[in-house]
Amino acid sequence: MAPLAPFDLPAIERRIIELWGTYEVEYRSLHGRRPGEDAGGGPPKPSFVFFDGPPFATGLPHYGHLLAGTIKDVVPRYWAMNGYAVERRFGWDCHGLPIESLVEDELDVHGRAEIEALGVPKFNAACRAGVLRYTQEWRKVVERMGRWVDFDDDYKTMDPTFMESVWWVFAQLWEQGRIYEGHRVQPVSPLLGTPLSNFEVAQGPQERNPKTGKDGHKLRDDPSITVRFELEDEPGTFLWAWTTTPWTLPSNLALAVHPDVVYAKVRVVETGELAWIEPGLLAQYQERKRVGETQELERRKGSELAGLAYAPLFPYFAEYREREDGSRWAFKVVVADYVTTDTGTGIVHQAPAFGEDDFEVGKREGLPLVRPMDLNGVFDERVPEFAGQRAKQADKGIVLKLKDAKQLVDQDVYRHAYPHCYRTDEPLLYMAISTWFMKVEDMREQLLANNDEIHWVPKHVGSGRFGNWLGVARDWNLSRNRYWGTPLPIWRCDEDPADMVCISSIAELERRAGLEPGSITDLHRESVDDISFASERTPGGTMRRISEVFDCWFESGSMPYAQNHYPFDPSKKQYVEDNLPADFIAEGLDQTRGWFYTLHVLSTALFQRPAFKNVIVNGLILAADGKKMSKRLQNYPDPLGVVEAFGADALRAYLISGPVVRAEPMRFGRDAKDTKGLIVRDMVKAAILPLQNAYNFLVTYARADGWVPTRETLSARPTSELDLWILSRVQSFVARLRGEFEAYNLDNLVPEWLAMCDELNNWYIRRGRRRYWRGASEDDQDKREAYATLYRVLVTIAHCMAPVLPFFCEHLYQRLVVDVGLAEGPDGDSVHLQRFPVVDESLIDLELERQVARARKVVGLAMALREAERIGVRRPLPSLTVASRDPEVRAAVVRFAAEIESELNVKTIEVVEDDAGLVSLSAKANFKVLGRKLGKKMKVVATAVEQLEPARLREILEGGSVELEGEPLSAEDLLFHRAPLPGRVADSAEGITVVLDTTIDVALEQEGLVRELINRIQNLRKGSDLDVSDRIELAVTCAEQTKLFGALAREDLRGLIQAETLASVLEVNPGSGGHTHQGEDEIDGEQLGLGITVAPAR
RNA sequence: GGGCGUGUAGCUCAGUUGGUUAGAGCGCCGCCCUGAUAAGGCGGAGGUCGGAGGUUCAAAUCCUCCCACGCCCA
Repeated sequence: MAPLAPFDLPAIERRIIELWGTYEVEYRSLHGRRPGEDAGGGPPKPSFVFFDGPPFATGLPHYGHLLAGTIKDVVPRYWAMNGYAVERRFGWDCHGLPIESLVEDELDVHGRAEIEALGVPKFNAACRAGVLRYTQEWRKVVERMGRWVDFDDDYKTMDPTFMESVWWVFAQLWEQGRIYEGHRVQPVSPLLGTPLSNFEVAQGPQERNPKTGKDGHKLRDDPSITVRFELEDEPGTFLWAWTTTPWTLPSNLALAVHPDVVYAKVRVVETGELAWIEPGLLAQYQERKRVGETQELERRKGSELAGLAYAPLFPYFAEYREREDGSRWAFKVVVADYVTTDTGTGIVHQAPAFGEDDFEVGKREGLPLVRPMDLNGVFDERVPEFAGQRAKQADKGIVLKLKDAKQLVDQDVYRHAYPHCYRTDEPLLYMAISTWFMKVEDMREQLLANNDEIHWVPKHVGSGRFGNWLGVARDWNLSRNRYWGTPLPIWRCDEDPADMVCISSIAELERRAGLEPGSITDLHRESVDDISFASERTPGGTMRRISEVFDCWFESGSMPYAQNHYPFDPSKKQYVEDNLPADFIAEGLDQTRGWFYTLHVLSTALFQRPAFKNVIVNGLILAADGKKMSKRLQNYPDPLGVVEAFGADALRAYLISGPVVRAEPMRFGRDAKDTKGLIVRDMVKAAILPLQNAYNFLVTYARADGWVPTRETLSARPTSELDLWILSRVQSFVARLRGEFEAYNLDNLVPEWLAMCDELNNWYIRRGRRRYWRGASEDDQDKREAYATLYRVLVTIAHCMAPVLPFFCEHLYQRLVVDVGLAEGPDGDSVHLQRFPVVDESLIDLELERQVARARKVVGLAMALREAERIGVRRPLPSLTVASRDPEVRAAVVRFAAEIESELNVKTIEVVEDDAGLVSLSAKANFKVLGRKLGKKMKVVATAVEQLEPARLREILEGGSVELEGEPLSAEDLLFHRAPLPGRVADSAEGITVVLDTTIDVALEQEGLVRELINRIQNLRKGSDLDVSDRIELAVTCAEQTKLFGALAREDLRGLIQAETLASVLEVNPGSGGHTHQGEDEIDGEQLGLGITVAPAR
């Protein structure tokens, strides 16, 4: 086997990446052959279908991406190792606001007017040029993390093939009648003349609200006016309504009251005016001296006021007063639950085009949608008096006009948090904007039914957050008034807006527009906006494209089809249909209502199936201090820096080991101050070094011994119990890993491995150490089996941890298998082309595993006793007594007596059943057993139990019973506790009692001293850089009156020293020095001198 | 404001159908072991189980309310 090299994990990983590249391992994992090689005659691999959710490439990858990327790698690697072809194409989300915002900044053009002045072609060209700016960095990081994903055969949402499929998807929905034009109230930046997304609104100026102490939108002072509306059927009686947006009053169409709130009709004494208002709020007006004394005349609930007709404030939209059938239409009182009595009058002015609540009320009441201004907030000629004025500037004129007309009850200023434009800093206007919807509400049942087929990790996201969302799914607003995106393929007649066609392919557009086939090579706005054609339905009409583009979620949701240019590419058509739903996807919790939702909605609408079968939802990664990771705060380490310091394997293992793979947030760090990623170093120590150490151990001795593995090594059945045990343990480990992988529970993989590691290093190797070290000449069967077993264990581990630790496992596999010429078959050159180990049930012996666990328990207890007594393990003790009523425990101790004796350095072990005389016994009631039986009597019985005499307890323990408070009790109703008797070196736990005999005679003392001496000699050997197999000539110097000198007089102990330290010569007090390596040391305070010289090879 | 989560040792997290000594790892301190080890073992200190009520013989666990944090939606 190859000699040991210095251990540098990141360097190992870089070499493995090279190796994968040289051998084209990734390609072969997917295709089962090398590039350009004949596929061969065998059946193709079955597919395991993975969909990659596309990230925006406008930023650099952060830990959230690395986490998702790790999940997206671990799972596919597992299935690939089970013989599946796992296609992993990287996806890029190219469209949408992030890139448009960046480009707006770079070009310094903001808003509709400036962009259109620059020209959509130039703007989009800049977006196209800039959107993939970080792809190389992405690739570097993703590859360095060990994630296998195909960047060459990637998909981009801006590819014409992708966009054409999006058109097709949309056309299917159009055919189904799912697409309709509607309105939605959105915030608009008047100077930019464009609606803003929530994201942009949130970027607006923020300010701390002194009242609530919380950050929120910037505060502003708006006019707060109270206006009187005269009842038509009761002239002289008014409704007092409140608003902070006078500019919406010309568009007033209704007044809203809360159905359950009681309103009062009052007479203002001074003026004689009759008015309706909520009485509590009236009192506030009076407190502020805005309204004089009143007399209350009548009270009515809001629901009773509904339907009252009032005279319009302004004449502009009087035509909506009545419908054609003469029924009242607008300018009436309506009810609305959102009305509050916190401020104002309890009667709220309604302009359906200018508020979300107003819009909903208007929709319910069938009110017209009146929006007499453009997106810049400038009044049009439908409001002639204010035409050309901007909304907020018109406030003053409107208030003045109302004042002149004596329609103003009160004028005040209202300070509140209000969203402002992130760019121009001016207040946003909410207004109804035409948008395109997909009908989703009628699909709820089917969406829920399909969701039942999805395996969610964690479960609650599927049933809770996602399921609830599906249950109340709203129609999907899928158009955006933007530039860089897939254009909606709707062409509309300029003569008749109802005359529309939906284009489903490039070919269709070319045909309709009379263009040469193949002449359209791109589908962005600059390429298709100018294409027009004659209407088929409207004579003389011209069809022109509407201006909207798709919400980019629609594009990522179309990815199962669009990444394969479905249905246009005949070679992929069947493939796409066969591969829906995908077997597996994984993204962050924030995608629940994003990508998860859009995938689900579209596949349900198009194919009546879910889009994926299994999904792992990961949580958000926070910095070590619990805050969001922030470049400014520098509260997290650079990802590549961490990888180059500690290795990608360790980072991967760390990332998938916590609840973050079950959608819970994770703090990245060891503690709040760990901004260097030291936690990842901890993972190196916990998960990788032990494996490296085990490997080192094998190689060190195998090389010294000239042991070489053969093919038979991996299948021969050993005879030693220790070997049989570790083989069983490893198979159980494989079985558990498989269970976790198949349940998509990644968080248990590393903990299972750590437990396995402990058994391997701290019992199997520790206990077996001497088996390997018997001198190069000895070649007995047991030694060969020891090597073979350890080798086999390491090879199995290299296979089954490969999905999690792809680098180090590959490294081990190369060293253990490939380097020694044991790689088999065409796929023998990488562990990732190997099969994941199949559980070998014939090797599993659960009883043996339990027995070893019990033996280890006994050892642990006894070690603790030595610790408490301050007796080092090098000092032999005469005996250990183990007492237990559990026959299994006694059997285990007998079975492994030699191991336990050796581990604890005791000469004999005595096993007994009864621990009387060793420990004192006490008992408590077993609440779990008795609670159900006794109910309320539980407490008195429990007290009585604690007062039982130890003698009675022993009787019960031996099968007797007792009656307390009228209740018969036997051993299983009690929990026994054993405490060491004074003077006894004893301890008890879990029904096992161990007692150490610490009386030693001279012989034992001498043996202990010699073992101390051996330790000092070994330290000197190590300090002198001797090879483990070097033979030495040894001299020990010590005073003749010391105990050690006495010990050295014993022939047997001198033999022990020589055997343990490979000393061919042992001289005691030879006089002069003359050795090449010398040392001074002490044992029990007695000084001694050591000298060693490497003996000439024989 | 609504939905879904989370809150247990200094940190990261386990904690079975409710059952009486609430565990592990890391970190800290002490001791021990070691010719595989960038190691390992044993022990110790460290908990009002977010808070308040309630149900129950018995609550970290079930219920209600509140507080804090996260994500999403308003």
